[in-house]
Amino acid sequence: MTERDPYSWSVIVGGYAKVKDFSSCFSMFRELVRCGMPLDNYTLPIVIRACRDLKDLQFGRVIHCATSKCGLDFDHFVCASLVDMYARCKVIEDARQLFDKMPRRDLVTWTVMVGALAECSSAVESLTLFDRMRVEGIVPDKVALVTVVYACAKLGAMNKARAIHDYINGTRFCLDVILGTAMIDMYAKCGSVDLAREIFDQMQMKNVITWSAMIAAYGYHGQGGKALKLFPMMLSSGILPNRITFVSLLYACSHAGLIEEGQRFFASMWDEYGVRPDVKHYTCMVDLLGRAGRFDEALGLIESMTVEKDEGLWGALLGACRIHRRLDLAKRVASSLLELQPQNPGHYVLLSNIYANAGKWEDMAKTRDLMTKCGLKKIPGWTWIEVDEKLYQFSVGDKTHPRSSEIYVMLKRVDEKLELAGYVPDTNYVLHDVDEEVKQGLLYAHSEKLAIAFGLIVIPGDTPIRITKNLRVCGDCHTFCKFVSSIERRTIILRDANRFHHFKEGGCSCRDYW
DNA sequence: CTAGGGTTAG
Repeated sequence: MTERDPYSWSVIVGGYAKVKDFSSCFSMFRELVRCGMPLDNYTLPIVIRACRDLKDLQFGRVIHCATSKCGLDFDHFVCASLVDMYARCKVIEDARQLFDKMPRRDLVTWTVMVGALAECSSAVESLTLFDRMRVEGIVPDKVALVTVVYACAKLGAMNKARAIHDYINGTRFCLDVILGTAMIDMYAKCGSVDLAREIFDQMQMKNVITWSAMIAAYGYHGQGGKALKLFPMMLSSGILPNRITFVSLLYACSHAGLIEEGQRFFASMWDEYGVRPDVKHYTCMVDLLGRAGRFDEALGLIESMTVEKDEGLWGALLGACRIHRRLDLAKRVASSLLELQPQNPGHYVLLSNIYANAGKWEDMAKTRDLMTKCGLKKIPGWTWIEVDEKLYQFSVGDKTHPRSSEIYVMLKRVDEKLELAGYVPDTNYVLHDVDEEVKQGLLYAHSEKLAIAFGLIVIPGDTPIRITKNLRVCGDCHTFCKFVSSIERRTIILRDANRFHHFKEGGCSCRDYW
């Protein structure tokens, strides 16, 4: 062929993109430009999607500029693919700007934007956009529903989740394997592993992702036994486990203290199922052994590893040092950890807490100084609570809520009752260098406590109080929740950055093993 | 002739 028309070009460029040979795709595109071919709205989305897949923001922007020059930037397909590209490259503002300027938005573009918001910035905005889409008369299809289900999972908002579920039931879409799996994940991450299981049981078709999602759900809800029970069921239904299935199983074992079981899975994953352990599996094992205080075995395992060690692995060991107050080891582990990832404030906070727990105030101060020197700040803690499908967000000492004064009155009342019952605030968890009285004040108004106080006011007694936190729950708030669950006779379901805590009758589902 | 979807560690 000597003369190529725009369609032939797009077929060639697209062909390379389809088989993920992006360098050939890009060089064909460059040749097209060199030949003086006009840019068209068939080829451009293909190349823009290639930038998306490679997360090549730089070239993506170059193409965006080029499309503006030839007046194609408002073409529907070009624009939609640019929004998607910006979203995947995590420049959500650029994606949103473009989206807002689009003269015509169809279902696919809405879906891209809803998904992008859920992933990058706020899941709240994502759900708001989904509502707006429906107001504008766009009817969601299955893919759009999966996306909004994913946003609900991210957000952990149970009432929203139920509303979406009702909506899906109303549409009479069948629960296909992807939608069903997304809904399992949604209910589990909204705090109800039982509702997740109901969906699971309803599904006709299940694949390895479905089974893994269910196993993982039991794991992070602290129900290791149920997670393990699913494994033989999965095998007998003819599904083979993959890497993620084993991460989920091992994680479930470590969070339920099932040490022998975990060791057996770890040994069998390669021998019996041909799944080679990677660093994440080792991390689960270090976590499992470390939590049990079996440091020699954990260190031996790390030494025997042939795969590359990462910050998660050292982080798991450091976490174990905190539980068992292994100060000596913590120092060594932290230096490996901070060498690998000096920019993560969480590591400094953890180390500082370890020192604080041991009363090593000087070391604690040094850690904090080091953190400041690196230009890092502790990530502020936030807690969300959902009331009637509306989300309320609290930060420490927050007074922005319209019913703030009521909330503080409730908190004071509860605190007095708790102290009578023997609750002592543990100020070790306050990182700030302030005196004891101020520390107590800060601790007193931790975001999760404010959210719980609000929940006690507005949520009926027979309904669990569900809250979500962006960080790990602090030890004092964990104790506080246990006391509230017995004294106020309330179930509290707390989702923190790592797992769920179900507080009931003075105890927690994590068995204080977090 | 074009597009958007689900699971995992600390």
